[in-house]
Amino acid sequence: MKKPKFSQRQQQALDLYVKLMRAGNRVTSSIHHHLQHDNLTHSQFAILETLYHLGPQNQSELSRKILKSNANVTTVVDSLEKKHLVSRMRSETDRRVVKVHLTSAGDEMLAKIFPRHVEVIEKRLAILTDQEQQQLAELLKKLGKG
Amino acid sequence: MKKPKFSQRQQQALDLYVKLMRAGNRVTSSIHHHLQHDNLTHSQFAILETLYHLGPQNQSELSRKILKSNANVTTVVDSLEKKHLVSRMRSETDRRVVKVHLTSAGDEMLAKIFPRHVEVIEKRLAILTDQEQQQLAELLKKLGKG
DNA sequence: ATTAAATATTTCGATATCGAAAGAATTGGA
DNA sequence: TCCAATTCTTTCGATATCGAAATATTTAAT
Repeated sequence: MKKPKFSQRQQQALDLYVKLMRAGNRVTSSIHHHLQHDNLTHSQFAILETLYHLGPQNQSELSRKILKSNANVTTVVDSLEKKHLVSRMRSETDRRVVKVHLTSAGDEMLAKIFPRHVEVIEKRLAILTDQEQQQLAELLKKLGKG
Repeated sequence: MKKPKFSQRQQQALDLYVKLMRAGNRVTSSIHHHLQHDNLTHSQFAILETLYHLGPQNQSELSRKILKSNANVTTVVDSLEKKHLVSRMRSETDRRVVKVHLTSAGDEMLAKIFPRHVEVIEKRLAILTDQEQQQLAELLKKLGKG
């Protein structure tokens, strides 16, 4: 039975950290459910969504946008390619670069799924009032920097 | 170029979701750094920490506490066992149950690492004032339910 | 007591995820 | 022009992570 003595401030930080992770987890798992319906993982969806809203992208750009390593993007794009939801094209102007495109099947899939995605998130976050959401957004924005 | 029309409220929920994930990611990666120092992953640390503070636990209890599947806990405990940081013991009273204990090496490791862990978190969250932290905790607590 | 349902763990097969190293192409100096 | 540093992607070897199925054991209900 250890009783490490931490300051009040440290204890508060620890608790806050746990709450942050827990809240993220909960929201994520609501989303997980609806994605599973279409046999998509989070990362697969994140890439499809980026392409859907921003058009064809390099893999490095995708990596930056979805906050995952380049190596990981390679893997996930592989799996999306196997499902014929995206295709790769080597850039003509810079032959190191691989541009990833949505196929028409990928585009249709996103068109179908995205509205539901938004709904799920909105419903899940509706636990908070409008004002609370704005407050939370402020705080998270600040915390997300640094 | 798609321009899906979402309500103001939906747009706000989407943005908030992104901020939540991003903040979690950032804090997590600070922690990742310090754990890497001792060749521990997050899940490995989470299990060690639980045992350190709460004493020997069933794997299912660990699963509930660290918010991961039973299958995953089996894997992570395997890896901790290989490092001789924990040991398994079949319960005498209920032979389905496997109790996981810290070894003395595991205990020493935690005693060394945990204070640093707290410091890292405290420093990272110090971006927010005391009052902001309390506010954030309230909001996340509410969001984490439901 | 016997069987059915519930619980704890492991195994299996996918996919995710990382860091490091390797390979290919481009760019910026000297 | 040529080489060194940089950039983009892939490969490799670990570990994480899940859901579903399989095992073993316990509990509950008849």
